[in-house]
Amino acid sequence: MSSLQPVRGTHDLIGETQRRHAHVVETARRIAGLYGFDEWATPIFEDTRVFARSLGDTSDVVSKEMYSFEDRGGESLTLRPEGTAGVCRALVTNGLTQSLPQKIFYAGPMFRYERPQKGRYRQFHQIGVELIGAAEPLADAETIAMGRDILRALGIADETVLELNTLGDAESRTAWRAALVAYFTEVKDQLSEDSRNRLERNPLRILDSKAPQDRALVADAPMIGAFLTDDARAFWDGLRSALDLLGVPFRENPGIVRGLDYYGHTAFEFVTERLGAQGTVLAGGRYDGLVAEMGGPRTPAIGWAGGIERLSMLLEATPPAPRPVAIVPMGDAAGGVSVMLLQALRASGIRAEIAYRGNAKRRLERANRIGATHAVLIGEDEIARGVAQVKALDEGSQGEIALDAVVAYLAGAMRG
RNA sequence: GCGGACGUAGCUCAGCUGGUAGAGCGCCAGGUUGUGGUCUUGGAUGUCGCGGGUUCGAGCCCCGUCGUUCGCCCCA
Repeated sequence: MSSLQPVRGTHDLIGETQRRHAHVVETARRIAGLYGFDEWATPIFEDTRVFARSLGDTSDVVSKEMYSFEDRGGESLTLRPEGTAGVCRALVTNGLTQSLPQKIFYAGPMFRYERPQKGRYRQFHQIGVELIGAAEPLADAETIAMGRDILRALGIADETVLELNTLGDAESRTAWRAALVAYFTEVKDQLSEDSRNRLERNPLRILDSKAPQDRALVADAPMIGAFLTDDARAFWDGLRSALDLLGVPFRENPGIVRGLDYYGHTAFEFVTERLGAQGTVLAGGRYDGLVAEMGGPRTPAIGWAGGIERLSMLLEATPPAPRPVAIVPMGDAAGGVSVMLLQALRASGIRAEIAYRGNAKRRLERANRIGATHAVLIGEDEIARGVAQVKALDEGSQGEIALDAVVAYLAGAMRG
């Protein structure tokens, strides 16, 4: 490899790709605002311990899938693989555990050292929200409803299904997990090789195994419902009725699980069939134990994150590029007037460009290529008479406008 | 980390059983020395991903490598 290429799993956001990307972020930011969420921007890298703590002892992920490095002071730093840990750290270090609840929206790049796949990159981008400091199921329901509203505003709500599950509280989960391990151990020799490994490391993951021979066994496996404590059941009931009130349809899926201990109660994913094996588009859950892991008090919290690349791919249409007005000076004498008009247009909020060189033909070609709505042609003759030729490029019609009326005329034309 | 497919012009792709590389689009210039988008005439463009091997000769065959892609593992 002699020529310079982007690093594996990274990509440039240019043109239509960037407009789709920006549309997702802007839409999410706007809807999050309606729910009272404020945007936070936390660092793109953190002390490695911030993420290591959020991952508990799943040491594979820590060592193999994070972009970690030592800085010159010998400190281990890591490019953030997700947003929640950094937000929780920021909550604690800024003393905001004293002013709860906090409702946070964020958007930005994340980094995971993985094999790239469709919509899954080493540097990718997420939008996400965290509602920290509310233990009521209404908080979960609102957070989920906000996700649904964003998908709806993006025009992709119909392509996705909300799958919902409860993981119960710690007591429920411990009992359930023990029952699962007992069940799968009994049928161990019928499990796929992968799932036999999962039985040791992360038995809940067997529930979302893709192997056909596992699917049959999973169907008869013990489900969390039978192990819920009264409190956990009340929470689960409260969540579902709040979602009904908010008008958010869902499908219960007992296979939705989370591997880490600080997760409890709500777990959900908005999934689509349009992206192959990478069908989860926005996912989250309740993580009442994480803030404490960051050194704060035990604090209830719920949140989700969504991959911008995947959301972008689902967008029906690319948002249109903005259309400027093009100034076309003809001859040297027109230069000064043209530049002054150019700035006057910008000052009144109109996107305006000038071609730097070429004759009228070249500059009009350029105006056409950048999608200009109008070309303003100014030559010696026009200057002498105090006018400009204003050409509507879609229609091809052209008219003479007094120089000092051009800005007002175009402002009116832009409004339609 | 594992398996399959793919890599030829800026883009999308063609290229026969191995015989000195093509199309469309785009780009540039002319038809119009003050008028784009349509039309028309002409033009340029490639280390055939990279490295090695087989061969008189490799875009084509073999090996390696990098990248892309689909799936597995993982999914905070």
